[in-house]
Amino acid sequence: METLYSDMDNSSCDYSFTNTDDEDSRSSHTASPASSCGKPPASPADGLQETTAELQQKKRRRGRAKNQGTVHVVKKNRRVKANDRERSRMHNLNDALDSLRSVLPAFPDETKLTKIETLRFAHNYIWALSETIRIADQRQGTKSRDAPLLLPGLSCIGEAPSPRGNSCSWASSGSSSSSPSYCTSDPDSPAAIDDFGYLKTDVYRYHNFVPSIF
DNA sequence: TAGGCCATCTGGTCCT
DNA sequence: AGGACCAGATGGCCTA
Repeated sequence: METLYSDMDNSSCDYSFTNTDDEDSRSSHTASPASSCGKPPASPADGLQETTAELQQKKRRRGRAKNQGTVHVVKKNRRVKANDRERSRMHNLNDALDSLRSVLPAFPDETKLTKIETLRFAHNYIWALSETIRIADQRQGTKSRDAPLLLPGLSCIGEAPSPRGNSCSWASSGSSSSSPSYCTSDPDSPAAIDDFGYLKTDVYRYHNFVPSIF
């Protein structure tokens, strides 16, 4: 017979801060969540010396808090374990996204790309690199090898992807933002190429590197 | 204060 | 049966 429960026991206790009522959900972000895990609560002094890892963990403890009323007929342990797996799965996914961000060129304002921006940017960055290779191959048949391989306006293209933090000379309009307006041209579309076989300068602007691909 | 982004929980479905 | 994956729901944080 399946057990009935209305609360989580935090047996996993790593990042979870499931609560039994709204009051707990309100206080969970101010009180040390670790206290519910049997760990000593952080002192105010400790709070001043929070490590980045702790801050990251605290940040990860956000989220769905109201558990009351969602009394489900499931096996408690199975659910807790499933939550732990799901949490770590999402952490792995986020780590992979961070790795992807780290190999994408950095922008002057160091604005962290959102998840969707990261995916779109990566998609177009790969496309731009592919175009660079393609154009270089075309030139190889007609011109000397001394011809610059770098596409105009994007000095990082043609080199190994530089880690974020290494500044790249983007032909940026300086209007990068966390919510860029996307260009309408699809990366697969040759419309982005001008008559001379060069990618139009605007293509290299940040906004245009994060076009809608959906 | 509204909207965007995010983390987490949750139940369903698919796969091994 | 149990784990992986997915999408919806929920609520916190941040910014314009």
